[in-house]
Formats: sequence, structure tokens, C-alpha cells
Amino acid sequence: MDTPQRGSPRSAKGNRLGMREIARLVGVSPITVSRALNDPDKVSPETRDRVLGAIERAGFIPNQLASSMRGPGRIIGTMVPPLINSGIAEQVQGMSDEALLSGYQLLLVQGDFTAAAEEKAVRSLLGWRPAGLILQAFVQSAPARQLLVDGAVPVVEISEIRGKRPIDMAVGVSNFETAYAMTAHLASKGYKRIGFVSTPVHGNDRLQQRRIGYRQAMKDLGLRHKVDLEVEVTLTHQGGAEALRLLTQRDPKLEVVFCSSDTLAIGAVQECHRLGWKIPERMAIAGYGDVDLAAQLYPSLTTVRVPRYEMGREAVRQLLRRLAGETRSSTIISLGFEIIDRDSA
Amino acid sequence: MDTPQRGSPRSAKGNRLGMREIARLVGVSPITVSRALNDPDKVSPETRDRVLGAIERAGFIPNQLASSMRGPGRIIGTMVPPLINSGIAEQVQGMSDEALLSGYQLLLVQGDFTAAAEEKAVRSLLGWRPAGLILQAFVQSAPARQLLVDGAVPVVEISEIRGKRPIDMAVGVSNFETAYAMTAHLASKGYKRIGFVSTPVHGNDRLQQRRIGYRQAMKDLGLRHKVDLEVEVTLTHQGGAEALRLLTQRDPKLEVVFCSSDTLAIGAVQECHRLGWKIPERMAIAGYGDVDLAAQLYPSLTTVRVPRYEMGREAVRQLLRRLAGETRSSTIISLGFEIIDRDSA
DNA sequence: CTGTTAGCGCTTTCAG
DNA sequence: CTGAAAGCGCTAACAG
Repeated sequence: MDTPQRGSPRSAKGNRLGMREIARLVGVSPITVSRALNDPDKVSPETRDRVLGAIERAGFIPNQLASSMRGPGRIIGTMVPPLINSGIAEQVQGMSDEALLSGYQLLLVQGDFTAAAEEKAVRSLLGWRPAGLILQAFVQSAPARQLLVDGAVPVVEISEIRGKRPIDMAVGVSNFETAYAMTAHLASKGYKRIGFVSTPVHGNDRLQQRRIGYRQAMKDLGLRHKVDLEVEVTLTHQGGAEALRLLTQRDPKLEVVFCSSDTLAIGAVQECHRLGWKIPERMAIAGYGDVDLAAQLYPSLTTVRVPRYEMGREAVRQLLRRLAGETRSSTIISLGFEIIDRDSA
Repeated sequence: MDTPQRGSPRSAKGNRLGMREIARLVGVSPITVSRALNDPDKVSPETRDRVLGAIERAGFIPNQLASSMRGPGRIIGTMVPPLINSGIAEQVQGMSDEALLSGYQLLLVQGDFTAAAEEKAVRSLLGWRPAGLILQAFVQSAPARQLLVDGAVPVVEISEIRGKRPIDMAVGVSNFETAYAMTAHLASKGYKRIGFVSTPVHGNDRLQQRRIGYRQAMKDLGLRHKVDLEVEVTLTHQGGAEALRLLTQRDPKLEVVFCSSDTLAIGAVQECHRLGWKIPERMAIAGYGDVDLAAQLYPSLTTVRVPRYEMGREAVRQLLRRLAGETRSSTIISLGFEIIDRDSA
């Protein structure tokens, strides 16, 4: 209410006041204002209150750009795959929540799964001199990798963790294990003819590992596996529907379709409804991800739960630990997973 | 390949070289390097090539923090509602795509729908001295509003546009119109008993307008409307299922449920399946948003399509136009919508 | 507990 | 077309 309306309305950008003005107002030096804000213990309670009061009254908001030019910045740069149609939103939420807790901000750029976009994204992120980077769906193209190595910035990859050397740190699950476990789970329920659907695996090690896990399980369990039990489709519900049609065309006796993403699985379930097929009697469906809808779907979806929200948080935590000097060496954190057995398979 | 590996590995943060070093390398002054990058025409082609070559070779990435301290920054601050369970991801994608096109970066913070979070979010955004702000799900709490008015920063709200005075600029649809149109559409198909489901409308003007639109249409069309045809539930698929149970309990003869979000509608559809109810014969369902799944759902979902991706892009465009000095006054952009008539109602 | 000095890396004047 | 000087707003380092 008593905030003075200063300067011209919306045009001038420089009418915001700085520490200098606050300092003058209170009758101290700028550094004291800085300390009152960042290191309150180093200022006498009395001075502190006067400073903080003035800040409040003036509506002063410290310029983070300027702060970041000295110490390490308070930006965490993150690259994510397209947010549409994936559980990535949860990961972002996890990162965002955890970052804010420690006063960091997320600078978000979207990659797609191409090397060119990747390099561009990393470049622009590094331009902000972030305290660290969190990379999802990172394909490690050579130039981008080089940038990061040169960059001397802590990097956490949220990724496949099996048999891969992270640039610096990594958080994730073993996609091989999860897919293997699901395949074995389906077999244990008596299914023998198990198809596998994914989006294009080329250049995506998470999907590669899932497919390898599926294949390995089929082999270990002595189940018939042919390449034509596998299809690649686009990451849409429609893709899932297509996959179902394709696979049953190739093998009319197919019993269950294991989809490498819930999106695909949900699409496949709808297609079954359309065809009038009973799930799981005529066709069983399994997914991957345990999105919100999975539990509410009819029939409820058997799927793999990976802790996406936790992965986001853990990635930030790992970064902060490194920044605090608590860890020096490269670390890989494997989070657990669950096979969620529901009605669709 | 020939990029020299300089300095200590991952610990030292200062080993990145700056314009000064590049300048020295080429034998020009720093300002020439700056110009080669930002204003190539002002540098002789020959000098430019030498500078750019050196930059390339050294792997130099300009420090955006430093640049932003002089001219207007290249950050667009955005506040979004929780990314989970909403079409927001598309809007973010739209903003992100458009912003990147012009060399801006998105600084993302998540609000929830509370005034306290809102103020905090706006504060931290302003701390980065963004070129502009894009606010979604902004409830205009008094302190936050004051911050923005004082802030002298262009603000675009992605919001309800009916009868509201934006802080500065706004992009959106009339939620009243959309809900009115859908209700009328349902009535035109012969439905008389129409229920309405939403998440809590308190403090959310978009939802308020949708509900008012529904009520107004019911009245205008001479349809019976009682408050017990309306329920509020949480924004989850489960919420949609609950709503269906609740409403049919209250009015066993209910014919159609209009959900203020596709998430709810999809949940309601699953519940119908579970109950063994035919859609739309026993119960019809309509949604709002036209998410990806809506078209693939069985039965496919009758819903309202709002151009979320476009809203994101348009918001950024509006901001950029203002920054370019092309517009001075407050503007409100209303984007269109479509009633998508499918099988569920 | 408080202040002075200097400088982060870039870009805006203003001169050549 | 190129450069020198100055400074954006803040904070580390070193006094008092």
C-alpha cells in the first residue's frame, strides 16, 4: 500500500532500485545490505532489521544476474525431451521442487533426440554459467560431450545406468532389469507368446536396454522369440493401437503385448475395446511407466513403476551434494522399480 | 578433436576463457569480438572470420549473465501450474519453441494455485531481470500483482480473457464461451439432464467461467439446472470416476456428464466401463482440452479443443512484439476453440 | 560488526 | 570499421 509508485509506468526498465539505494536509505554501505540478505549472522540484529525493513518497504529484489557473476551461479540448467506424451513432467516437477528448496532455479531447454539439437541445447545452457546441468534423454553426441568435458560443470544424467560410463554422474534405473523382470513376470503368469512394442530405439539406449532385457528374458525362459514379435511405432496412443494391429496380424495367436511405454499400452487397450476383445483373455497388455491413468484405466494396467519424481529430486540432490563438496568422484545412483500387477495382464 | 583440454578437470570453475582471451588470440580488442558475435555487419568480413574462427577453435561460449547485465536480458520468466496431469506441457512446448527461435531462454518456476506460492514465484522470477514474464494460472493475488505493476516488466497472462483486466497483456480463450458452446452442443444432441464436473473452482477464474458458461447455457436452453448436478473433485482420473458415481447417485436419470477437463472425462469413461455402462447410450461423457488420448480413447471423446500449443507460442510472440516496441498498449488476444464431436456424447 | 576496494565479463557510449 | 574508457549490480577479500 505504501509502496511508492516510482518512475514511468511500464516502459522504463531501469527504474528498479538497487542495493546502493537501499544502503543509502538506511545509512550503511552496500555490502552490509548484501550481508543482511545472504549472511544475516554477520550483521548486528539491529542493523539487520533496519536493512530488511527498508528492503521490504522499497520492494527491492536483488539482481540474481549480478550475484551469479561472482560466486557460482544459482541456476541449474536442464535439458529434457519433449514434454508432451511422457512422464517427463513428473521428473521436471521433482527437480523443480528440490531445486527451489535450495534456492536454485531451473533453466529449461527442450531437446529432441537429435545430436544437433543436443549440442545447441548444451551450448545455450552453458552460456548461463549454471552451477550444474541435468540432462535427460541425452544421447552423448561427440560435440556435446566434448562441450561438457571442457565445461568443467557438474553434470547429472538421468538415464540408463547399465554398462554406460556417465560423463560425470548419473541417476536412473536399469532398463534392462525392468524389462527383463516384466517379461519374466508375464511368463510366470503363463503367457508364452509375448510381443514387444517400442518407439524407435535407434540412438536411445534406454529403449535399447528394454528391448535387450525382453529378448534376454525370452531366451532364458525358453520362450519362442522372433524378431517379428517386435515393432516400432511413434510415441502416441495411436502408435500403440497400430502396434496391436500389426502384431496380431503377424501372429494371430499372440497372447500379450508388452509396451515400452504406458502411452502405447493405453492406446493398445483402446484398440482392444474397439475390436471387442476381452482383456486379458483375448489379449493381455502390459505397459511401462505407471502413469496416473494406469491404475484407473479399464482394465487397470499391469506396468513397471519407475520413480520418476524421485529421479528428478535425486538428480538435483546429487548435484547439490557435489556443489557442497561432499562428493568428488563420479557416482551412479540406481533407483529401484516395481512390477505393478493389475488386471490387464 | 583439436580442442585443447585446459586446466584442471571438473573442479575449477574459472578455467573457461572469455572475450578478452579470444581478442588477444586474434589481436583485436574485446569489443570487436563482441561485435563479431552480435552485430556482424559492423565488422569487416575478414576480421569477422578470424574472430569467429578463434571462437570456434577455443570453444568459447559467451557469458549470458554478463550480457544481460547491460541491455535487456534474454530470459523469459514463466510461471506454470503443476505440470502433472494437464495440457500445460503443450503450452510450455509452444513457448519454448517460439522463445528459442528468437534466442530467448525460458526460466521456469512452478506455481500452484495459492497466493503465497504465487508471490514467491514472481519474486524469484523478477530477480533474474527477465525481459518479460509469462504467467499461467495466475490468480492475481494482491502482493504479486503489486510486484508486477512495480516491476515495469512486460507481462503476458495466459488465462481467462472474459471480463478481466489483465495486468498488461493476455492470451487465452473465453472459458465461458467454450463451456456455453459445449453445453449447447450437448443439448442440441437431445440431452436434457447434463451434469457438470470440475476441480475446485475457488480462486480459479478459468473454471469459474466454465461453470458459469454451463449454467447460463442450461438456463438459456430452458433445461433444468440444480446445484446438485455439479460436483468438484480433484484433478485426477480417479476424480473423474468419483464424480460419475456421485452424480448418478444424486440423479439416477442423468444422461451426460460434462467434465471441465479431459483428465476427468477419461476417468469417468473408465468408470463406465467398470460399471458395464454403454457410452453414450447409458451415459454420455464430454471433456475439455482435447488431449492426445481423447481421439484414441474408446469410445473417442467429445471435447473442447483449445489451442494450447498456439497459446504458448502466441504469448511469447506478444511479448517479443512489445519488446521490439511494436505495441505499447495493453492487448488481449483471444484464440479460437473448437467443439470436437466424437462418439462419447 | 562494518566499510573500502576491486572486479566478475560483457557492452554502451564516445572517439578516432 | 575499430578501439578506450566506463560501468551494469553485486560480493570476495581485505582492512579497520
